Amino acid sequence: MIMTPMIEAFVMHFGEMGSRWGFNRTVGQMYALLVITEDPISANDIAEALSVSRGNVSMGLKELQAWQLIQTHHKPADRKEYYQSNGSIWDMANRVFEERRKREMDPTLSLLRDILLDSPANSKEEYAQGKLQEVHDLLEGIVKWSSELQRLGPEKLDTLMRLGSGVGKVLDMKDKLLQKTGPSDRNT
Amino acid sequence: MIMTPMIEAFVMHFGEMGSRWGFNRTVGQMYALLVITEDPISANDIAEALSVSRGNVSMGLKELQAWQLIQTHHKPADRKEYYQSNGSIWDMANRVFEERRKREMDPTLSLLRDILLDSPANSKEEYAQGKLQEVHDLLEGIVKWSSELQRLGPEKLDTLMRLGSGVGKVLDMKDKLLQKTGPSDRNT
DNA sequence: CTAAAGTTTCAGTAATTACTGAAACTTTAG
DNA sequence: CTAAAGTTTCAGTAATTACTGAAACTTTAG
Repeated sequence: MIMTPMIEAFVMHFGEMGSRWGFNRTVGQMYALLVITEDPISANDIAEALSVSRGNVSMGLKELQAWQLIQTHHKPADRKEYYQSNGSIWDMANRVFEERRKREMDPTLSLLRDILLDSPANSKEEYAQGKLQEVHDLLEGIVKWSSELQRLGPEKLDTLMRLGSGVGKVLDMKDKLLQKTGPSDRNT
Repeated sequence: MIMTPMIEAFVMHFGEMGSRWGFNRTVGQMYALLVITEDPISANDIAEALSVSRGNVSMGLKELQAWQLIQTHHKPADRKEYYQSNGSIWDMANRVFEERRKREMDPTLSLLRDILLDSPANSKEEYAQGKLQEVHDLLEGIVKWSSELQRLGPEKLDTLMRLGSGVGKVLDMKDKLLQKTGPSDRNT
């Protein structure tokens, strides 16, 4: 399989970026190719298009499957496996965010919780724990909030994004309205 | 300078995580140490605490300065430079997000814009451009929105996060209220 | 201006990560 | 059951990234 220059430009770029997004160059290229190609393609097609070894493709596909970013397809009367990118772009973004959360925040959160259980041995540790608490609260906030956003679903997220600079105003509005009902769950 | 076991645990962990957050192990450790330590410390203190070469520390400090995450301090009658972490945890998070946006999204956005200017040569490219447009719009949305969030400032962000699952409800509320005033900037 | 006290740079090397391609394995048509 | 067509694994190697430490540089007290 041969890529047109346009497609190649995108695929190659996505490879470079991929390494910043948590997967390696080849995996990034593979995923770009699968997103951009309408029909399912075989592992051999991928290896050929990207000039990469068959084994490497196999490992990359495994990783993309772990991220749930691709689907397999079987053509009738054909023993080969064909692959296709999975779900909408929104789904993809969600998967990537979720995966990164797991890798980048969850382990730190759990370590911070452990450390915060110990009582500080001296004043330095006391200061340190104060900072750790801040970091912990921030991370927890981000994690909770992003899972919240995911639960909203694409349509509402879209509204929220469109809102743009209006977010502040809406928040003010909400404050005024809620004064009558009373706040729900403020902590200290 | 010697670290207590508690501090060491955090510093080492942050080093491991650092590599997932866009800087290398040593830089992560250095930053953790600076955050967790109240008083400004010298480059030598850092090298000693982390058992790392002086040169490596120098490079790491340079990087942290580029990220604007640390400040230098000068003690009177002392020629040495002392370093301290800069700003609140919120500031730090903002810096990290911003830096990542620059590295991870901006280049892709500009490439996508370029590609989308070309007209598709065949039906495959047409399909591809459709997908590229989707990716572009998504990235643009995220970028715009995150800069919006940054502009809100910590207090409102805090409100927004506390809102948690309430976000959906507030959005509904807003829709109802705005029906009278009319929508502001819908596209299409 | 000198030299002591400090910082930065960078060539060489160590450590880590990614990739190849052959061998082992799996699946299925016949 | 056999062998052809395919996939996966993994030891060895290539490529990349991070680190050391000595040499070059900079700053300032005296």
